[in-house]
Amino acid sequence: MARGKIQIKRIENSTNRQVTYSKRRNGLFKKANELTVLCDAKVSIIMFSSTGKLHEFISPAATSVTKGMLDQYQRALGVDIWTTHYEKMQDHLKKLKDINRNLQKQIRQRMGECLNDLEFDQMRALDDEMDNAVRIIRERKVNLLPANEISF
Amino acid sequence: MARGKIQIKRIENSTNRQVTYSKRRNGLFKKANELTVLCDAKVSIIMFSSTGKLHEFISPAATSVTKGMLDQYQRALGVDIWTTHYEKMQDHLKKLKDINRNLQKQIRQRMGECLNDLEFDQMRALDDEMDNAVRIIRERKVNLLPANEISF
DNA sequence: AACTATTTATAAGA
DNA sequence: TTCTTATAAATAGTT
Repeated sequence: MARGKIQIKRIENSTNRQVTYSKRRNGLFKKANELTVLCDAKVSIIMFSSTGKLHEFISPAATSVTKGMLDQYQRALGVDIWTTHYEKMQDHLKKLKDINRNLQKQIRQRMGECLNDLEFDQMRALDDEMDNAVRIIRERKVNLLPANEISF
Repeated sequence: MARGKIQIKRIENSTNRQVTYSKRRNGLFKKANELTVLCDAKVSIIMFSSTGKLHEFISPAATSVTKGMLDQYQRALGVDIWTTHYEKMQDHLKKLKDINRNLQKQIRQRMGECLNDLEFDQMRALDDEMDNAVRIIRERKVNLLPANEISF
């Protein structure tokens, strides 16, 4: 755009490409900043050079940083993947933890621990259940005995 | 930048602001596209007008769409929030589910079910454990009895 | 990193 | 919104 028109196509010379990248990146960011200020807009630019280097522009006027802009982006797309998914997973995790806690407690009670917060009726029910279970287990155990062994 | 220099400050007239936003947005995207082609770079621009409308530019050269660029962005920042977090949560969920399954099985065994895959030794250990637990529970139950009641 | 001839972007007006 | 155009700004090639 100066000292001669150029074709918009990949610059083959690597050094020239880098230089142009740097110059035009500055130009782009300057324009983005002006747009931000003039039009009260939020602009986020994320770019990678051909060598994989990251450069970004986040409009100062934006009330939040990139994360916020990405959230807004996702909301605008109606695909608030992160929040929805995240919240669902957290819910799921919480429920599983609660269930686990409860199961652990049940097991401890069946091992004769943590009996303090059981009412008498619950205790009796547990006793009956365990009695019954012990009978079943003993029976099965006997059935499992090798025929040539006697064990008690 | 033409027909008179302007100050880079918020355009108060709302119509003018919109018009300038639209014009400069086009300019910005054109520059972004040129940069993409000339320098073999990946560029992603996400912007919101003052009225909250979304506009975006994704470089055609980018091998992937925005999600991919955001991933690359996050990797470049060393804060691959989404992937890391997501994978960790999935791991966590899986572990909790496994634990859950196991706990459920233990309880069922302590209730006299699902005894088929227990070896004899395990069965005997379970029997002993349960016997012991039943004794403890029975003891506690008796202690819980109201003094003026007789119960068996 | 600076310079500058040119090209490009764009403000204001239509 | 789109076109026009005088002018400001960006920048390609050079130093």
